[in-house]
Amino acid sequence: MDDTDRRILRILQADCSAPVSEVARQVGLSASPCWKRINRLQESGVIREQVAVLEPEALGYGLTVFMSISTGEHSGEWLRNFAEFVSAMPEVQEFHRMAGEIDYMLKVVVADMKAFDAFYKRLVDTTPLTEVTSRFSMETIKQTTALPV
Amino acid sequence: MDDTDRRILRILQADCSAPVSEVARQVGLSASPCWKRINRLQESGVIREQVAVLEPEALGYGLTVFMSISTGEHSGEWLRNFAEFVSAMPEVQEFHRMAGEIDYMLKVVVADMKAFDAFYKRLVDTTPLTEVTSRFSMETIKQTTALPV
DNA sequence: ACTGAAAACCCGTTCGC
DNA sequence: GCGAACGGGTTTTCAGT
Repeated sequence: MDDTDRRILRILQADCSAPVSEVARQVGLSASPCWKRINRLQESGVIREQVAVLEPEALGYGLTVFMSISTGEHSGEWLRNFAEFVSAMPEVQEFHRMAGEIDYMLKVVVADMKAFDAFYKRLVDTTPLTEVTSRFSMETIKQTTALPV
Repeated sequence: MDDTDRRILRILQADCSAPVSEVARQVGLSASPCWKRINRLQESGVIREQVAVLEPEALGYGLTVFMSISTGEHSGEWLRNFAEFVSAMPEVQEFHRMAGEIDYMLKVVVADMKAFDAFYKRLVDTTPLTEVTSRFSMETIKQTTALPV
């Protein structure tokens, strides 16, 4: 993992649809060694996946919500079930177990407030949660999956 | 935007490296009409971008932090400058303007607590913030960019 | 207008150097 | 890491529905 690899990653993080030859040109390599490097980065798991990022607005997903959740239960079995249940909800884009007072943090994307209400009910009806705080995004100023390599 | 388009989007959200012919096979189309649909979805902006998603751990980014920020200032000019300054920080993966008591929400990815401290200082030194709360992720249970199309 | 088959071209991949 | 060569995928065209 040298500097050339990092430059390749920087390019692919921004756009992975470019031909290998173009990536090679940008890092000052010919196509085949560049391809080998990309391949190695994939095999070794540094590149986790290549995905299409969609425009939420274009598909009617207008509301992003961050939810802070505290649970009463903390037994291993209960937490495993909770993790599985929440992970299976397609509206959940991020799901973190947190340090400190808040147990979990969710990022949820839904069509509108009505859809969020439905999601909220589905969540709280099936699981006894001590505290749930929902914070609503008015405007997404920045949104990226790129790491500062 | 019919059901076939949505099925195509579902596939590309999970993996955009698959050949068009393979996507076509999965939705029961031949390659060229499928390619045309994908092309249209790109042109119309439904597909925003195609990116490589990297593995943070593999690159030494071990700490994810959610920050809730309230600012004292609320003048248009100040907010524009603040938005630009924060957006330019590469550690910031998400940056939302929020409704309610909290003004902004950040998702920050850094190497470790020391790196976060440096980031924190850089943030608060350059901007007068009324309140900053940092919440630390212990475990990322789910992380996706996929929308429930 | 959209589909599917075929053809041309370009890219990804593998080789020897 | 380079350059050439092979195989396959992408992209376009065209006729048919």
